[in-house]
Amino acid sequence: MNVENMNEYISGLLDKAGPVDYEIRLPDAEFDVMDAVWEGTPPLTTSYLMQKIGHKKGWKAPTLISFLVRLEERGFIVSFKNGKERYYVPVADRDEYVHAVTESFIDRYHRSSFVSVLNSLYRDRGLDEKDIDELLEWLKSRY
Amino acid sequence: MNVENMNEYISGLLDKAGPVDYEIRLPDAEFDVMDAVWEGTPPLTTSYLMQKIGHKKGWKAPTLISFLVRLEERGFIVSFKNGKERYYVPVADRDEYVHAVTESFIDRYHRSSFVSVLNSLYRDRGLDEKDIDELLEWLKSRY
DNA sequence: AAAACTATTAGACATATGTATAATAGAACG
DNA sequence: CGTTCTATTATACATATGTCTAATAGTTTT
Repeated sequence: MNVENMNEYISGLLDKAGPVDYEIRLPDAEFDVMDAVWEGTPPLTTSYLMQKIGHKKGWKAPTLISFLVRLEERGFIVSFKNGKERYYVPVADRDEYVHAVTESFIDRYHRSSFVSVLNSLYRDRGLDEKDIDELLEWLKSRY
Repeated sequence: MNVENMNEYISGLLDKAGPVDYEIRLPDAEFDVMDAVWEGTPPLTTSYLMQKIGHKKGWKAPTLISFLVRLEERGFIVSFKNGKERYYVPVADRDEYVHAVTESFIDRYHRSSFVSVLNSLYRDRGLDEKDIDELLEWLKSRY
């Protein structure tokens, strides 16, 4: 399979992939894998992902692969095999996933109040100069 | 056991209780129970908690009690029995717990960037008038 | 004090999550 | 082409989480 074919093949896979359910909450380990998938340039091999996080986490290859299998079952990635290696491609969008997770987090722990998040963060760590400047910038840029 | 004794007894229990480990992440169901515990006026009975969330969740009493047992094992509450009923008292502090959870959430999903949270929330739901006003108020009140 | 009525405890069980070992299959090399 | 290497698959297993049934122990009522 050459590059041309591969890109075409991947497009086909992505077309066939169903819609992602962004309400699904990934377990910590799976999110870490997914995040590595999002960071790389697809398609990604298992060995690449072992470099990216597997080793850091002290995982054996089958451990990583388990998570990838589960991510595919959940519809967050698709994969295909070429020779003896398997390649992975993200289907889910990071921003959209993080958005969904953030909403439900604030819902649960801050009763949907944004200012409650601020207060919670402010408690003891506080926001520093930089945070405040960014915040003001952000506000100014849209209001 | 009369009220006097009970209050004294509770103080004793709280004194004996070890320090809470705020790094512990409660499973969803346990957090919901804990939140109900935080909302009430201690000590709380199982039946009160059944009213507060058990029924809403469709739990049988033993289900609720399981969660309470686990919360006690984790050191988030203490309990004692009076007659046939058991009473629960929170040991963990809600603000402190929510603070810890919020920090680790932002760490994991927003790489510790506060503005990333803003952007994520802003994405499609956006902050409404009220949010912005609160935000400005909040800022004004401390900077 | 026996019956009836709660409320709790013990224990069980399914599913989820984190992780690995053993078996297998594809590629490479002498 | 058989041996060796490497990557994958199948499977297993411990612990965590959500939930319940059956057994038991206090209370109240008759």
